[in-house]
Amino acid sequence: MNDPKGLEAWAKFFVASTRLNQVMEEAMKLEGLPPLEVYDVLWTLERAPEHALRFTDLGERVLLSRCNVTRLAERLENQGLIERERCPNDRRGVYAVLTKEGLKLRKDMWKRYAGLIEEHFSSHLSEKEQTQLIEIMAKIWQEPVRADEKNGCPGAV
Amino acid sequence: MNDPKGLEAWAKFFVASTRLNQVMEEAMKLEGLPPLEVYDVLWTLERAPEHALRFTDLGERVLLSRCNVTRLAERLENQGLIERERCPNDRRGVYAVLTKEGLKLRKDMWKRYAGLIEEHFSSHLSEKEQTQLIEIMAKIWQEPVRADEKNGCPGAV
DNA sequence: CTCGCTTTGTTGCAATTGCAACAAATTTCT
DNA sequence: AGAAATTTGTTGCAATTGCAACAAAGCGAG
Repeated sequence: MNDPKGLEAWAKFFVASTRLNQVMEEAMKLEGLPPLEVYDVLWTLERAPEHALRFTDLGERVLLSRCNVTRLAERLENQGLIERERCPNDRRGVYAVLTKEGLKLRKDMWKRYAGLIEEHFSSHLSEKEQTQLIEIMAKIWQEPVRADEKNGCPGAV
Repeated sequence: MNDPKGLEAWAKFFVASTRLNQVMEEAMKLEGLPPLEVYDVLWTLERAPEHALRFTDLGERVLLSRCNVTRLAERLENQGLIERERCPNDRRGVYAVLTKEGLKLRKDMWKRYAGLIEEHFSSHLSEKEQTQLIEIMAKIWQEPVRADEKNGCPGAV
């Protein structure tokens, strides 16, 4: 407690992350692309086995729009980006499945998103700084490891 | 472009900042404290000269809840946290002024908020890492300097 | 001075969110 | 097996947000 440097670090971290998100969100909208929240869902599904996840799992893994998965899914379904599929084992369960259109949209969004990341983020940092940042982030947050989940570059939300 | 380490850094940065905010937001709510969005506004006003800002300026400086300042102010006014005051020079303008209650709430929130920052953030980082993070954040985002704005530790969101 | 142009804040409306209640299906415990 | 507890997704409702239209007040050029 009473740790000026730690608090300053938090403040800068908080401001930078918030502002950068705002900048990117705005840029995406400006080009008629959906909000990053949509990207988040599509990319989460894409990494899952069979491109499918139970609603509950989707809700846990997604970063933005945590609650009310039902309605979020409903909207994405109306846009043809995902489909619902009843769960064979568990008659309560519903799968959200990525469609071809959803996959395509994710890739299209990534074209622009990657550029924004480069422009507003990566290009300002040396490789050493990028490494430092990765290490620091690992210390303040470890996302749970999920055996079934692919991860990789293209669409690192 | 095609910069795997830069993209990984962004992904980790994005995830960590989002999750940490969720954790803190949840913890604040659990203790019956208002959302950080309220803290943001109160602290922004507190740093301003006379603890007052035009609605437009408030909208620009605040991090969260960027738009619809009118209604945000309306809610805070109902809770007695701020007051409105007509602008003497410009008859269109309205000032949002921090009240005693607003000031007190900001301080009360800070008591808990500071603890959360320590617990979930600072305590995981060495002083050297904190310095590195501050430097890195400065490279990816510089908040505009405003001559009239105080800044300092206690309530560094 | 006065006609357009900009800035500032308000308002209505539709979309989205947060919350809590709910029903159906499954699991646990005895 | 059967009752109780838990999990899962849906739904209704109130609060909040995002967007765009709007009116009032200031500003600037002729």
